[in-house]
Amino acid sequence: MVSQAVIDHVTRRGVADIIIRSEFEEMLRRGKPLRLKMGFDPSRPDIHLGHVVGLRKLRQLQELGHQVILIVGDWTAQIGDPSGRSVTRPMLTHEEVVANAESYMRQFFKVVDRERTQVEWQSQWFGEFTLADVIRLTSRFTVSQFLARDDFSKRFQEHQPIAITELLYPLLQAYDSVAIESDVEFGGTDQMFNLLVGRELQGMMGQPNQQCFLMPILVGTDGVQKMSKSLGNYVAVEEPPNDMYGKLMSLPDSLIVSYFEYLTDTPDAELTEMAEAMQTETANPMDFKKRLAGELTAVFHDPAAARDAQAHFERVVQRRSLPEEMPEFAWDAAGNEAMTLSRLLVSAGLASSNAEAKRLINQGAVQLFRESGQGGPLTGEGATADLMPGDVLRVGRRRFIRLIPSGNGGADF
RNA sequence: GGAGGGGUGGGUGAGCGGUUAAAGCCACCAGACUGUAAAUCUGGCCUCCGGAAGGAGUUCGCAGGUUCGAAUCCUGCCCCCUCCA
Repeated sequence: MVSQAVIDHVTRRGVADIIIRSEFEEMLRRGKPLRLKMGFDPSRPDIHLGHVVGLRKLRQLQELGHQVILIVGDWTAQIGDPSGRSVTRPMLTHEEVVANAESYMRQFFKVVDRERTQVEWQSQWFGEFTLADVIRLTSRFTVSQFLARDDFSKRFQEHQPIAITELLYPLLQAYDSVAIESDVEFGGTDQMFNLLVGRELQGMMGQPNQQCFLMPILVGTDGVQKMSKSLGNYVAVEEPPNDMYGKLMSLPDSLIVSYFEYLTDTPDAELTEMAEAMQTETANPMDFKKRLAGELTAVFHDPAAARDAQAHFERVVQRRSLPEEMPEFAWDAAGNEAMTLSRLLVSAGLASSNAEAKRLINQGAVQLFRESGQGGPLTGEGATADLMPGDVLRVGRRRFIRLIPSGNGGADF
């Protein structure tokens, strides 16, 4: 028998809504293993923290003995993005789909238990779908039903295009639920419509209706929009430790508690304390953020990496010292008289073009650090003449290179 | 089948013969401030040459044309959208 406390934790924290909540809770109480459906689009194989909110729920339910069915949407991936922006994305080859699926799963199983996961490819059932099947499927729904969906109705009213295939997308996704006989489907709140179509279709086809488990949308590091790769405000699961830690430190204070809530097991009571402490300014939000960044880095890497990332952050960002490790660039002043500073920056990858490099130089963004303690801003193109191996160049806040002997540059070698 | 609207720099979106490398906004980069928070201020934001002043080259769906001069006009082509049927 599952305790009410556990049920509450699973169904309340980090959950936007469950349709129908009472039924779902009853299923948990009964304890019979449930089939938890989670689909993914193999044209987007990257998992970021926004996705992790849901993956953690899957994990929690696995701990209670339930089974995850991961659906590789190799078929729906071909009909484009239902959000409409890029309908003409190129179809993926089978090889690409396979590669993306592998990459996705590598990330997926950082959170979800592989042992209690069954992977199904959509093509298993859609591969042999005939036109007759498609027509039978489409005949069950009406246009106005689909126009009820927020996204569609808005675009329809604004005379924005809606491709027919986009209408097909929810149907195919719904059929997935029938094919695997899911008990619960997981998705973000923006997926609600699709999940509900699945629920309905199951009923029409004589199956019990799946429950819809809706995850909240995680706000991205910009503090405004939902976390998404295309908006560049995301923290990827495979982010290197320093970047993961750093990105989390750049979160607006207002998101700290919700990140703890959605992405960690920090007890609710502590969350409340944290919120109060920040409210009353008895604690520095930065300390909570460090804890958050450290915990998450430890989860996706390991505790040692998290410690190192914190040390790196404190050193490079807070104290503005040099990082312990940085890319190296072979350099010798001798024989390189024609190498201006801007060219050097471009060759070393610190600037994307000569013009860009010059702008940076003019803006005082280029700093020299030297062992002896000398150094300072480099303001002229001719500065390269004085550079020597061992020198470190910094551009902006976080781009560094260390000069090393070029090995074959000196004539007196 | 018919009518109309449109394709401009990462995104929006002005421009509608010269003063336009192309307004404004967003995003982004750098500097100041700082807790790589928020807010704010400043500068920048096609490429190449130049220390700079400045110069050159490529850009406004594609290809031609008119013109001293075209993102802006003309012709053809490609693509997108809306409405009516």
